[in-house]
Amino acid sequence: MTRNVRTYDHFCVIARALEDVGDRWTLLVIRDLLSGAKRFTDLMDRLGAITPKTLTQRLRELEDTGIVAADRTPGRREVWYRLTPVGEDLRPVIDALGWWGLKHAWRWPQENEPMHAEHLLRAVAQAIDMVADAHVTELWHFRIDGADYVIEGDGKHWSHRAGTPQVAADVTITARTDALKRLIFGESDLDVEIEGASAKVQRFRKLITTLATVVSAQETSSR
Amino acid sequence: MTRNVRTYDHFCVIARALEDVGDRWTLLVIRDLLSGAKRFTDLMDRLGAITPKTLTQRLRELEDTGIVAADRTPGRREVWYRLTPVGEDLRPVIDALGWWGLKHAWRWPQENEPMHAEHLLRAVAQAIDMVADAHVTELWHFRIDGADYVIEGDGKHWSHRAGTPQVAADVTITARTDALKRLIFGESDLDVEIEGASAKVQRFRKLITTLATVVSAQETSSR
DNA sequence: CTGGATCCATGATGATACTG
DNA sequence: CAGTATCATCATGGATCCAG
Repeated sequence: MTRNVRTYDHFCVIARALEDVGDRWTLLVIRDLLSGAKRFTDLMDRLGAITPKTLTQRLRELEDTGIVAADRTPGRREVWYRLTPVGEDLRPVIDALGWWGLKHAWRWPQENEPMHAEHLLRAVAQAIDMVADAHVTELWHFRIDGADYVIEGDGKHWSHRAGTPQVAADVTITARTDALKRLIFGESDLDVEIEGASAKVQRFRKLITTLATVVSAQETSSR
Repeated sequence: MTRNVRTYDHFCVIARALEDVGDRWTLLVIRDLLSGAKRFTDLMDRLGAITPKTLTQRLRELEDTGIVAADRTPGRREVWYRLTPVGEDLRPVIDALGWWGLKHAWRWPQENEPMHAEHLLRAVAQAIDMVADAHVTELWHFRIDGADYVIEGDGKHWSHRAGTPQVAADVTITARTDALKRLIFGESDLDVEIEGASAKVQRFRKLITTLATVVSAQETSSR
């Protein structure tokens, strides 16, 4: 196993941090683990063009630095990768990158660009949080292609995660990724099942297109 | 000029952001520009092991994405690189990395590891800000090897920047980098000139070793 | 001196295929 | 499911050189 040992050799906190998480793909692995533990193939799915060799290398490095832990159940082949508390502490970094990315680096999807529901929902949560005059407590349960996700506003911030809700959801949305995409982009609500009390559903419908709104507003002004 | 055009092709705000700033060295260039505009050679000094080719390439990319602007005064060869407002918006990303780096990725300097006063002062400001029960308004003026820096607490946060203070400093410190290092590490105050009102100097002396304290506390517990 | 450019070496990553 | 293996390519490192 060739291990990436490139350093910066600066006596600097930023450089030290980037030696641990600054390699190509590394922060994207952390992004995907922040929403919940994943298996090797789950990560491959979400990371798209990464090669298994590179993913293996990144996971080993992250284990070495104590950012990721691998849960290997004896007798089973399945390995679940999860963030340690040290890794969880990278959430502010990812959030800051997401804020900047949404504000300055957004582009509408290219033709045939792979799109994962989890990343789409992250962008939605980030957009709502960014504009948020939406200081409400609300929990949305998404069931997309058989996987469960939650977007949640706690009255101060909006966040997302993978998995089923711990408490009853205000709104439950069932759809396939492409139908969800059309809903979020404000194109149509075909093939999207939305369940919940009428007022809650109404607020959901209002907020779910925040991402499209934010992006449209920027497209007119930025590069 | 070979331009790095690697993308991730995810429909994801984090991936979009990292396509702009995720390349090796890029965030370190931004780190150094966040404390003030710099010339090519100023950046070379601070970045240490970067090659001029790579720095040129990074600066061009950052200009392309609108993160950096190059001020070329007609008739003069000097080029000053500075962050645009888009680039300034990356401050939360650098701050988050610094926070994590100080908390989890710190190491004492290696033998002969290059050390730049600007990075050392960043770490000091970050450390004071992190532990800060120090909610005071205070301005320290550092004169290190002929260059000026400011560390400032505004009552809520502590930050640093290059340049001279706009208002009168509470404490003025004059030293060479290695003497400053020894002061910060709590080893000695030899060859460090500290001027200011007695109470202010006392507080300075108390706070300046925060970095050493924070680090020592972690060394005993972490990797 | 500043602000690079050029050349070559090497190592990290990408592409594709295969395996316990 | 969780990787390995092999080969190709491209980004980066290291050194040197140069023009205004």
